[in-house]
This record gives sequence, structure tokens and C-alpha cells, in this order.
Amino acid sequence: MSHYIDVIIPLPLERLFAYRVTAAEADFLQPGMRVAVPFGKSKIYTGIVHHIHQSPPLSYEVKDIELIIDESPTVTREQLKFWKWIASYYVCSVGQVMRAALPKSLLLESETVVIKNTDTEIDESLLDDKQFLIMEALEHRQILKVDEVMDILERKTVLPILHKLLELEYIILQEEVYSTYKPKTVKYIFLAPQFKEETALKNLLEAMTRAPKQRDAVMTLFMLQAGNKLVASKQLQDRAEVSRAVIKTLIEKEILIEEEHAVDRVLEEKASGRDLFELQTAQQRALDEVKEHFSKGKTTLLLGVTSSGKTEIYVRLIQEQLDLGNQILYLLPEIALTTQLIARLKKYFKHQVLVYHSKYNLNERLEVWNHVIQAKEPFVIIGARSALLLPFQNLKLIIIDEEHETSFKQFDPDPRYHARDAAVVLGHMKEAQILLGSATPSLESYYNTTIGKYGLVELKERYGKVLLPEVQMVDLKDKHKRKKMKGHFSDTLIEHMQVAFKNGNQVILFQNRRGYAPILECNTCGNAPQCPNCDVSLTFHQYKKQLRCHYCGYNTFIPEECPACTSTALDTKGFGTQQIEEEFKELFPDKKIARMDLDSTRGKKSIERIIEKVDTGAIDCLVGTQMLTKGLDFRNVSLVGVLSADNMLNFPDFRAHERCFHLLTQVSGRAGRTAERGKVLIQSYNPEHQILQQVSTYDYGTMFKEQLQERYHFKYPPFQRLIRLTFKQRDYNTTLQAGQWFVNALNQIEHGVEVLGPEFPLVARVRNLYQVHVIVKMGKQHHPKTIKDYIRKVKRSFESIKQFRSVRCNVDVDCY
DNA sequence: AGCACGCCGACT
DNA sequence: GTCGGCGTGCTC
Repeated sequence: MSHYIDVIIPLPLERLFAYRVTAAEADFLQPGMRVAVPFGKSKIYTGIVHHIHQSPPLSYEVKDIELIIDESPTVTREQLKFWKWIASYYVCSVGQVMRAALPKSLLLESETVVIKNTDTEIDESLLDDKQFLIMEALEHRQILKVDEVMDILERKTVLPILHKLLELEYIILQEEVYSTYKPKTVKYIFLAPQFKEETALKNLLEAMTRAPKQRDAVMTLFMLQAGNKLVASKQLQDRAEVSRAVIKTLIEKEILIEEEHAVDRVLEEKASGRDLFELQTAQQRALDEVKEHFSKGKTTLLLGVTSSGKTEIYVRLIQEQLDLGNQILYLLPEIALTTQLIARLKKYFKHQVLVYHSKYNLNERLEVWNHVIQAKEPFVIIGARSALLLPFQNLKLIIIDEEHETSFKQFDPDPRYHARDAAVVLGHMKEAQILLGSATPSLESYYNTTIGKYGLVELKERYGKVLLPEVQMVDLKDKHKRKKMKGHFSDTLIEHMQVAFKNGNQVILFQNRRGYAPILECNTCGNAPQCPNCDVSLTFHQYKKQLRCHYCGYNTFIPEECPACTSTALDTKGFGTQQIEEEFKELFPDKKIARMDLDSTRGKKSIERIIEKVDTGAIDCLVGTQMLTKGLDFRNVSLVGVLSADNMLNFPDFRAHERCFHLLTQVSGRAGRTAERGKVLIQSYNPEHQILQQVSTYDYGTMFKEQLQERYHFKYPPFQRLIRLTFKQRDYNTTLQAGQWFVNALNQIEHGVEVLGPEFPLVARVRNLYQVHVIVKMGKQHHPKTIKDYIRKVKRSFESIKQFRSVRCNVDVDCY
């Protein structure tokens, strides 16, 4: 009886692939374990065992696996189930989900490494030329990657040769991953739990009279730990003036406990001090209501105005689950994952906090993965989107903070999943409590509360009853007419800024980048330099003195004269944060300004640096984009100025108004977070616009009703589901034809859904590829699975058409 | 996706 | 004559 395994390969291929294994291997292997398998002519991939079986494939020759990588499963069975749900819902392959889920270091490809087997005598007469070359190379260098072997032999087909050497036991395969895995750690020291109590500690100290050094150590630790501070072993050694040996003895005696943890230095410094706040009555009430909904098994939306203390409520819920020994997932949009927030949570939960997001290095990600799957102790994982794909064992609480944020939706590579929506599904699979939090919930989530699908809990007052800032509109039409503008600043804004500065307060200026990047334009012929690869004007970057394309990164120097008519009358149109910065410097030459946008905050540390400068008062004014709206908690900001709200309103997108409301409300929340009431000034040509009115009166309810009506009227979510297909190719006509073919093919099937397009998006060409969109709209009467299966089917036939071979087709379910 | 195999143009 | 372009079919 032969044994086989079906394996998930991390590629966009629908099928599983079968490999032969020995009886012993079949016995050892479990679903979720990694195996290295040969794939195609010369590649080795990491695959995940899907299942083990005994039915030999009939129509093809089966290969043997190359190597079993794991001792125990890397992926849980529940994860496999969740992966399949994602693949099915978001129309992609399980392999693509695998690729997104596994940290890179668990996904070796031709990274596989061969080393010389020193246990075997080598008989050179048995080797052919090529084999000899390899063995010779291994004499000089300890290890060789499969890729490097290819280089040495100057050929691609290298595995059969390696195979023979393996059979002869001249070489062995080894995993490079494990040899390079070195996490950065610090040892923390804790008092064993039984001595936490005062009398127990007293008794202990009395019993230690004959070991004065140990006694000193324990007492010093007790003092250092006051206020739940983390104490490093080294720190205790220094402070108590004892040797490492003393501490070791105490650990052996089980009086102290030592734990090793990966550290982030920035965090560690800040993670000292504050204890839990007492919940205020409004918060306590909200917490009770949340629990009430949870007890009925309901996903719950917590609508809490900015700085109403939502985090405090999360903290209580997290603590409760930690005490029960469970795992917690706290999802945040990437930009909200600031050290400020992480430090705050580390204060409460210390080493029980694990952070998982893309800016953390590979080793740390791997470490978090292993912690989570081992589940030896309870943890709270704080992370962005991808943290959802960790191998949770006993996940019992999922918090999705800032749930309205559109960045929860993965955009470019498959799987294009929405972390909030997928989290709700995962939560149900795990029977976990699910809490969505926002000051301005998405229409979708709020709608779910109105139909009774979600529970709703509101927190209407700010912590300490601080008043919400006063929002005032500034009519730009009027200001222009009466010549009250200095650049992009109205006199009203300038006056308020002067007052703020006089009172020693700080100011935040907000300029939405979208569609507002400054461009270079010729005053004579109107020509604006275009990107050679994309259908967009190049944006003007003052400080680097260059023109850049935001879509492909193309850049060039600013021309002296117009490339079209050679006129030298070149001017900049539109304004970005850089222009604001320049104008500010002229208006307030003695004040310090800092800029916070994608350009100025490339590095991981640069955001922290800016935040710190604002915190310490080294900066008077912060100007920036989107980034400003999230998770920044500045105590001394009394004024927020929005330079122009119009571009947000006019954006051609069914969510534009909703997004505008979110953005302005969130940015307003940055003002006056402590005692004094803050002020928000919004400059606009349409100050009467209903959305701006709703922002100024904090009227979420009316905004919701009006927007929902529009969504209903124009058949958009939450009433209809949208799937967007994107076709990309170098040729304009082929791309359009591809879209048209797909629309026709979809329409041939009797399904009753609306198929729109093909249509060119605003920017029709990006990186030299034309793109067209096709939108599929389906109502509640349609079974989404059936429609998606149609799409999959049509896509398969599409991909086998010669003419469209080079056309790439993306499917984006619940597109944004 | 990645890669080898295969059939047509500009070059040492 | 060959090198190399990318069209096409396949991966257990």
C-alpha cells in the first residue's frame, strides 16, 4: 500500500498537488506540516500538507517529497479551514492565502541549502564531472544554496544530480532558516506569583536572613517593580549590586522567574509608569453593555467619540480573557500602530503583549508565530491586517479598532481580503467575542446594528467630560472675494493660529493629499509634464527639486523650460503639504513646523521622531495628511485647521462622502484633548455642503441616514455586493477587448446580476499597463458563492484564450 | 507564478 | 550560420 499526501503550494493554482511518501513518513506527517517538494523541472517549494491518503493518482506520475521540514504542524487545522474560506470568498487560491499568511522565514523556496556530509567517506571514482564540481565547491564553502549550485554547473536542472549525491549520502540538505534565526532579547525578572502577596513576601524575607545577598535582590526587585514596571535581570543585578549567580540561585529556588523576550528599545523606555485608570461611569456602563451583548453571542460595535476612552474598555476586556488563559487579537490599521499606543498597552499587559506587523523584522514575526501556535500562556496580539492569519489556538476575543478604516482591505496581491470582515468570520469559527470600535463607524457596520445583526454600544462623552472641539466653517469663496487670503490661509485661520501660539498651544494643519498633489504647469501652453509610464501628471517635489510619479516612482529633474513650447513661465498648480509648509514659514517665521506625510516619513523611526518633537513642544505646528488622523494623542493641540475640504467631497467614489466625514471628524478629534475646549477650522468653497454641516455638528446619525439612502438608491453596499474585475495589459485595445469579452461571457450565464463596464478608471495607464474595470453588482437575492463560482469558471476560460494570454485579470471581492 | 521548450529575426 | 526574443503549455 502506497501513501500519498496532498499539498498546498504557495502559487496561484487552484489544485492541490499529490506526492508520494513512505509509510513511516505518512505515519509521522500531519495536516499543517511543511514539506519541501520538487515542483516543475527544477524548483523546490515549501508546501503545507493538506491531507494524507492512499489513493494513487491515475493520470500522472507522482513525485516523492524532498524533505519533511516540521516536527509539528506550522499551521493548525482551523487555519486551513479559514484559509479555504478566504480563498473561496475572495476568489483566489489557497496557495495565495498561504503566501500571505506565512512569515517569509517559514516559506523557504530554492533557499534550500546543501552541506557536505562529513560522516561518509567520499569515493571520487563514483562521481561524474558535475557531481565532482559540486563536492569540490563544498570543500571551499561550507554550504551551497540550490541557486548557487545552478550557477556552478551553469544549468538549471540540478536536482537529479543533487539527488544522486544525496543517495550516496555525500551531502545532506539543511534548512538555512534555523541557523540564521537569532531574536534580539532581554531577560526580564519577576517575583514568583506566590510571593506577590505581602505576608508571603514578608515571610520569605525573614526566612532569608542567612542569605543577605539574595534578600537584597528580592527587596530591590520588589521596589523596582512598583507600578508594574518591567525589570530586566541585568537591571536588578546592577541595582541590588549582586552577581548573576545570586539571581540564578533565586531562579532555581523558584522564588524568581526569568523570561526572555524580544524587545523594542523605544517601547521599553516608554513602558513605565501609569496604572489602570478607574473607569468613569459612562465607560463602566458601556463595558457592561458590551459584555451583555457578548453574552448573547453578538458581534458588537462600540461607537465612542474621539478620546472617550475606548481603549480603557478594550483593556478591561483583554484583561478578562488573559485571566482566563485565552488569546486576544487586537487589530488596528497600520498607521494607527504607533509606539504611543503599543507603549500604553505594554504598560498594562507587559510581556503579554506581542506586536505583529509589516515593519517588524522577519525573526520577530517568526517568533510571534511560534508563540501563538505554542499557546503556552495567554497573549494579546496587537497587529495590522496580517495578524489575523496567525495560528491562534484559543482565540476568544477579537477587537477591531478604527473599524471604518479602509486600509483593513488588502489591495494589491491576492488574497484581497478585508481584515474586519474576515475577522468576524474567524471569530465565529473560534466562538470568540468580537468587538468593533470606532468614533465614526463604517456605514456597513452601523447598518448591521440597525438590523439587529450586531449589538451597539455608544460612548458619547469624552473622558473627563472634555467638550468636543468647536467646528467652524470658513467660506473660501467669500474670503477670496474680499481678498482675505494669504496663499492658502484665510485671515480667520491665521488669527486663530496666532491666538493658539500666544497661549503656548500647538496647531495641526491637515491637507488631504488625494487628488491634490502639486503639479508643474506651463503658463504659456498649459502643458503639464506627464509620467512616461502612467496616465498622470508628475507631482512637484520642492525639496528634492524633482518631479515624481506617485504611481510608478518615476522621477526626473524639474525642467528649466516647458518641454512642449520652451517657454520658461512654469508654475505650480495644486498644493500639497510642502506648499503649506513654505507658506507657514513666511507667515510665522519664528515658529517651528514639521511635516508628516508619506514623503517625510519613509523610515520606521521618523514618525516616532516627529511625535516626540510634538510631545516635547519642540514643534509649534504639524502639517500633514491622512496619517495625522490616527492614534496620535497630543495633549497641547488647541487648534486643527483643514486647509481645503473640497477635494474630499468631490471625489468620484460612492464612499467619498462617508470617507470625508470620517476623515474630518477624526482629524477634529486631535484638538483639545485635555481641559480646554479645542477649535477646528474647516476651509471650503462649499461650507453649506451637508457633509460639512454634519461634521460641524457631530451628527453621525443624519450622515448615516442620508448616505444609506443614497447607497440604497444607487445600489451600493450594504444593500448590494460589489466585485471588481481588473484587466491589465500593455495594449489599449487588447485590454478593452478583454474586459468586453469577460462582460459578454458573464452575461451569457443566466444569473440576473448586473455587470457594468468595461470602463477605464481615472488613471487608465499605470506602469505602462492599461487597465479596465468590470463591476459585478449583486443583490441580496443572489447567492454570492454561486456568482463567484461563475466568475471563477469564466476566468478559467478567459485565461485559456490565446489572444488574452498576456492580460492579467484580478478579482476584488467587496472592492473599495 | 515561474520556467522550459519552441519557433522566428538581427548579429558575432 | 547562432543568440535570444517572448508565445505556450505545464506543474503532482
